[in-house]
Amino acid sequence: MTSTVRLTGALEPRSGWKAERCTIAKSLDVVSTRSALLIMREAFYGTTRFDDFAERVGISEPVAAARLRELVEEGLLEREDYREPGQRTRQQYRLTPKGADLFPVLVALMKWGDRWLDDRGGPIELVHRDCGEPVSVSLHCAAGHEVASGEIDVARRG
Amino acid sequence: MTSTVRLTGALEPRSGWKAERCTIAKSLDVVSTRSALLIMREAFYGTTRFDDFAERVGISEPVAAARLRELVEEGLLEREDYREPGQRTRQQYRLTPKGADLFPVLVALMKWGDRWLDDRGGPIELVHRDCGEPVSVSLHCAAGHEVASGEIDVARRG
DNA sequence: ACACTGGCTAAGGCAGGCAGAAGTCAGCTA
DNA sequence: TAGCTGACTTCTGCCTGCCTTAGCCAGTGT
Repeated sequence: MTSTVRLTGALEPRSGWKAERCTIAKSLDVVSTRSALLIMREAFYGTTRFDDFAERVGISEPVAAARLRELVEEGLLEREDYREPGQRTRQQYRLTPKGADLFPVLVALMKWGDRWLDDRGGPIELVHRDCGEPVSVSLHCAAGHEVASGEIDVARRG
Repeated sequence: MTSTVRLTGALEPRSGWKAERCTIAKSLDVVSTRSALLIMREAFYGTTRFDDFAERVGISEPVAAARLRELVEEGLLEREDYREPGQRTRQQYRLTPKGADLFPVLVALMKWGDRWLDDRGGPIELVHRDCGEPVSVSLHCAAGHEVASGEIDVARRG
C-alpha cells in the first residue's frame, strides 16, 4: 500500500531522466508566491479593485501592484478601465479563462488545509448552487473511477 | 457567465469580513516554496534519498536539507533509518498520509500547466492502472455533478 | 591506514518578496 | 481653487530562498 505512483516505459527508472518540461515546475514559475495565489483567491471571491486586493489579501500596496502586474502579464487577470456615471475612470481586474482555470488548484489547497491544518474542518464550505450539495476536488479516470495516487501509472505522452 | 463564486449569508458582502482562518493561506504557509512542492513531486515519483531529491529537483544540498527538515517537521514526510545487508545505516524520506493527501494539489498544478504553459499538452500522462483510462482532477458535488467555479455558492461553515 | 560515499552542516553572498512611509497624479466634489 | 479619492510609484530596509564552495562525520571497501 504505497502512495507513490508507478513509473512506466521510458520513465522507469527515475534515475534515467530529468523532469525538464515538468508542468508543475512551470506552473510554480507563474504562481509560486503566497501573494499571487491569495490574489487569485480574492479574484474568485469577486474582488476587482486595487485597494481591495491589497487590504483583503493583507499585503502592502507595492506588493499588490507588482503581483497584479505580473498576473496580468501572464494572462491570469485582465485589467479593464470602467466608468460609473458621475465617476472618473477606474480600473478593475477580472479573471481570464486561464486564471479561472486555476480554481481547482485553490480548492485542492483549501481542502488539504481544511483536513490537516484546521481543527474545525475549515471556515467555509463550497456548495453546488443547483443542488445544494457540498463541492470537493477529486482525482478520477475517464471511466469515472475515483483514483488514489497509489493506483496511478505515469507514462511519457505522445 | 462569471467565473467568480457567489458569497452567501454572513459572507456577503466581501467587504464585511476578513479571511483570517483561510485554509488556503495556511496551506501556503506549509508549502509555498517551489522547492517544497517539487520535493513532494519527487516523493510521489518514489524518490527517497537525500542526494536524489537534491539532484532530481535541481536544488542545492543546503536547500534540500532545509526543505526536507521542514517537511518532516510539518508531518508531510517521515524520515526512517534503514539498512541493507553489508551496507551502513541510511535514511529515507517517505510520504506520510498527510503528505500523500497533497497529491490532488500537484495534479491540479500539473493539469493547469499542461493546458496553459506547454505547447504539447504536457510531457507525461497519468493513467488509472486498473482500467488504463487517463486521470484528471475535477470539481464535483456530492450528488456527482461536475461543477465550475461560477456555479458555486460559498457559505460559512457550522 | 586510507580513500570513498552518503548525508549532511557552515560560511558568504546575491536576488527577490515583503513591509512601512511617503509621494505622485488624474479627475471628481465642495 | 482646494481638497479628496483611487490607483498607483518610490525609497529604504529587513528577511528569506537560493546558490556556490568548502568542510565534517560515520561506516565500507581495499
